[in-house]
Amino acid sequence: MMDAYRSILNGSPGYICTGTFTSGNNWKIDIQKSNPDVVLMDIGMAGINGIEATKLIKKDFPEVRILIQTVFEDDEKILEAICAGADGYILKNTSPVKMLEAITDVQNGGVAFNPNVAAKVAFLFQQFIAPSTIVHNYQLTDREKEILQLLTEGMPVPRIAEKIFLGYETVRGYVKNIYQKLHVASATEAVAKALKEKLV
Amino acid sequence: MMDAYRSILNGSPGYICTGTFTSGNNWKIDIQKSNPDVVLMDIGMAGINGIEATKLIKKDFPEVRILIQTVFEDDEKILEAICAGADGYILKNTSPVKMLEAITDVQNGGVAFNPNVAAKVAFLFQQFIAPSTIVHNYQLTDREKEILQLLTEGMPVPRIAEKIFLGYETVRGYVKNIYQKLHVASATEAVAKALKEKLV
DNA sequence: AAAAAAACCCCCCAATTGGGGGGTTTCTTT
DNA sequence: AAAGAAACCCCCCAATTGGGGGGTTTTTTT
Repeated sequence: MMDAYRSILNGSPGYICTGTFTSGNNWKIDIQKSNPDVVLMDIGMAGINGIEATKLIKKDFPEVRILIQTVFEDDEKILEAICAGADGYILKNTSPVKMLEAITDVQNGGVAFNPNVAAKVAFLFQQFIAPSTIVHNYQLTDREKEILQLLTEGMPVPRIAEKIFLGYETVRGYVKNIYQKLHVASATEAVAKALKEKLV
Repeated sequence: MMDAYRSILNGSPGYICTGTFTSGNNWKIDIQKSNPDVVLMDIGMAGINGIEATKLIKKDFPEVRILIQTVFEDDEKILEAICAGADGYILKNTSPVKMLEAITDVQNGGVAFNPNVAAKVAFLFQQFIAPSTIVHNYQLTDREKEILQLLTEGMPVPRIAEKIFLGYETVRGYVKNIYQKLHVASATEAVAKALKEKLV
């Protein structure tokens, strides 16, 4: 398997395979000795797994680009890989041509997603971000936004009043206005709405 | 510009340009008449902009795949485009070959990100998702989680008690436990923590 | 110059919250 | 069988909250 990749790479002008390793256990020495531009990482590698290895390598050698290679299109793993700092995510059945393309892309500072993986990423993105981009305009004034912000930190009204040098009743007044504008009836509701809709 | 694309497409076996339009104002009629598999959308289109048009088309014709084309690699726009349901995001200077590839990818159900755009997406993903994957284990029991969930909906304790058929004092007891476990001192703080750390 | 909006302050009252204490009973784990 | 955890209930009290009302002054908009 690895020999196949080695042959493809060494047989392609501009590409050289600087090393192949069967486990991530000696990742530090392996990276130092082979000094790669791009690492082709098997996610299900023996010993330290691909995600863990990616995190470790990215921490000590941030300039090394890492292309994760997997048989799965598992949501969880994709998410983890991206958060670990992987620069690409390709499937094992990817053609050699596409693989070389991906390697070039990541070396040029890009991120290479297989189209199916990209679809998952886009979907996850929508799941996480979409609810927050509902741009409601509740017409909060600057003061109201400021106080809503403090409310989301869990600060009670008397503390807020102290903090921003306003009277207790004044702050209460603003809080009431916020509730009206947000169509809520309590601080917890206001905080929930503010956070869910990224108002603060 | 459009004629160039039309020529490229019609000159490539397997691709046909079914129509070109200079604005998004008649999108509904345009889509119905040209009946495309894939729409190549200019983000800065006259009239209704590309993002808006994408939302509208995706709503009425969810099977139509949309490839956004832009000169910018603007974070905001990428985010908006993905949330609008775009199936790809390529730059205008993309080579014809790559463009045709992207079209094929999206038609096959994939999502096509230009490597540089993908890098932005990955970065945004880390920004948004990473903080939420800090897996704190506050050891909340099922009941406590249930009540925390209701708190995040802004429900006051008496309502919660009614809803889950428990005594008022019982629910208050759970709420106090939650505060201790979460190291907070109020409902708003608990709700903020729960939402920020995706505990619910 | 007038009108509208925002910033600021005050009072009242009932309901709710937060913190502290005290319990019993029923599961689960050892 | 005993310990521990979880589920359930109760009381007290001060502080805070939510809803309602009332205002003045400054800033912004028309």
